Amino acid sequence: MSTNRTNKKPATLADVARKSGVAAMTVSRAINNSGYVSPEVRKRVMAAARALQYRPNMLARQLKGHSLKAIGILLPDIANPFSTELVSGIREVLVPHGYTTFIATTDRSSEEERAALQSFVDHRIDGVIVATRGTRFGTESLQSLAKQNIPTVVVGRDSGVARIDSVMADHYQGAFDAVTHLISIGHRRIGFIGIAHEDRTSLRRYAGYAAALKQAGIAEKKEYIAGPPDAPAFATQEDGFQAMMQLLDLPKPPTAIFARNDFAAIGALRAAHTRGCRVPQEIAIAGFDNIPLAAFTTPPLTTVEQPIHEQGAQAARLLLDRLAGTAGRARTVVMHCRLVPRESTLK
Amino acid sequence: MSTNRTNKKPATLADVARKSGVAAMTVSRAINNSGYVSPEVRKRVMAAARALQYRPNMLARQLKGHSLKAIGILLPDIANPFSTELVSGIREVLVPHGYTTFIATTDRSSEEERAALQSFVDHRIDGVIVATRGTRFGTESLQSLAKQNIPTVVVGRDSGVARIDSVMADHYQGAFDAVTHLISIGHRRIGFIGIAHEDRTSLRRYAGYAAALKQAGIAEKKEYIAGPPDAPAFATQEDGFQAMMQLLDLPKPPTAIFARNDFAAIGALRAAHTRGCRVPQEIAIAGFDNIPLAAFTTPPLTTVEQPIHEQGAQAARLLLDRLAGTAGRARTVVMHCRLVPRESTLK
DNA sequence: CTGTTAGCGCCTTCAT
DNA sequence: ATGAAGGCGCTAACAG
Repeated sequence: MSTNRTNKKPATLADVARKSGVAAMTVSRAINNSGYVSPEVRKRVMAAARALQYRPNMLARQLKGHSLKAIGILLPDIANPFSTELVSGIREVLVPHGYTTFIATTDRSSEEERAALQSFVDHRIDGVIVATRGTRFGTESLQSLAKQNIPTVVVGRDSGVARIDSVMADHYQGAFDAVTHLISIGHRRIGFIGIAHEDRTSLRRYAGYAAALKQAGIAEKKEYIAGPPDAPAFATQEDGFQAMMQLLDLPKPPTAIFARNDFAAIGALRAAHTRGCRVPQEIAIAGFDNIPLAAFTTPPLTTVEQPIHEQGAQAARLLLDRLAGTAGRARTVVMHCRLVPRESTLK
Repeated sequence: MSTNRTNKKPATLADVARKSGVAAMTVSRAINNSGYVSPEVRKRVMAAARALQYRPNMLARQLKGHSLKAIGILLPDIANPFSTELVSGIREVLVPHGYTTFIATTDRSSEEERAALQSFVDHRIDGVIVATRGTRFGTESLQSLAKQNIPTVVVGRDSGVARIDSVMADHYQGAFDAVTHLISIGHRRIGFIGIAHEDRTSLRRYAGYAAALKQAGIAEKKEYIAGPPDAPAFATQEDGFQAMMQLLDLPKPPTAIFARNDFAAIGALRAAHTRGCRVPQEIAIAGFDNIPLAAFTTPPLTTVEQPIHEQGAQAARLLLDRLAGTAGRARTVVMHCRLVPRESTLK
């Protein structure tokens, strides 16, 4: 009755050593396949370890200067389909190299971002991949990481910090292509949904929209821009709905809409249907991101696909370079976006 | 030039002690507000700590038997809106108690689940909340957690293991209500989409469907059940689309569909539109989960809402009990689901 | 091949 | 109010 299987404290190296009648060091060697251990002793040790349910204490290991082989991923939230694909791409590269990944989310709050990053550092992760939206606060956090020499890669925007790599998709080009597509099928009155007019310049997707109009000799119209006034960081289906309603109320509403993202586009779609406005016959709608549901809306949504999985994989590769100490100054990788035409903008 | 700001190794307690001319112990006391430290010394220590960018090494702390105040959350994937809400509910409770949360995902693979759980344990998290789908493998992992005395709470299903609490929503009741609703507006031929006929019994949502039919004196029909044959764990929009196509090919197709989740329902919606079949006039469709986009489909989708945020919060509270050692035998909390009628099943 | 010693960064305990 | 010693679990470096 003395050996209780459900013991409080996990077994240690010393416990295993005692049980198998060797020194702790020998157990360490056997467990880690380092140095010489006679086959016979190794077998005995392994048996004892299994019996005791021994698991090495990684944290103690870390104290001796060993890496935990863990990397942290900082995400704005996890609802976004973007996040899954990104994580999947990251893990595809990192896991074969023996790294574990931990995810922390920030609920889009700078304060939480700071705390999460700190928490990663406290837990001595080896590196960080940051995919939150850029804020001044966020940049400060990145600087702090850089100062602590923690390998970091930013996804989705420029890091704005020396020694921190970034991976992003060319949203400008994607938006340009989408709007050029709308123009090519005959539209001249094209609205932009998902950001307030006063915040528009911070958005590369807007810049692409504006450039496409300009190239076609179409003047930008302030009243064709609609979005949530105080939340420039994102746009939801509700935002898209409101914005579309607003545009449809105009005396001369647009005949085509480019939405900042698919969620906003889906909100716009709903607004159009609510007003009895047929898509694409009376109004064409295009989105951005190609979320999985975009192919299943009514009608299926024209959108722009960005290579999310590949961005994750690329970020992971850059991080591996940094971890190996191979990398020099900051690199920026920009990936191409692809227009996915569907029925919502059918000619 | 001797003090380089971007030093390799993080500052330690000893570094701060040296810089402020006191013993390491005093620094520890100052940093942790434990024991007596004169205000003057405290100020000096804090200044040195800041200058050195000192951060306590939590991992070393843990070695002395201290908790890291971190809990792990195991998710099947992170695309699901379910996941965000759940995490938000969990954090709402845990963060005020000083806990950090880390998320790991399993890509729906048992092997990854095992590895992720192991990784949590290796990093000495204080407790785990598991929200993956039940598999035999998964249950084994849970048993292993229980054996190691790691406080654990399961969300979304019965843990099947002693000393492990669970929180779930009453999917049976939710499905029952949804199907009863379909019957009440006159439907008798009601299909179920999202699972293959041979896997149906494992699904509480199916049981609720069957019970509602039975209560109304309607016989179950094998050919009205359609779903992916080899992936009973989930159903996507693609699965819903395929299944709906199949049902619409029947000589006498159903007049109403209850889909296992909103993704499948959205796939079904698309299939109906593709076939020129009007919803809800020719066929009614209901889903399950009330994902944010469900209110924005065409037509807006009738669905069943489960209190996800609250399930997360509840799970966190149960976990806190376990962490405090307050809790005794396993508890199971079941929450009510609510029917959300929208236009896709309008009379 | 195996054992001993020492120390990673921190905190508990016991002095001072 | 502060300091010194010792040890948490592990492994590098050096014996045997």
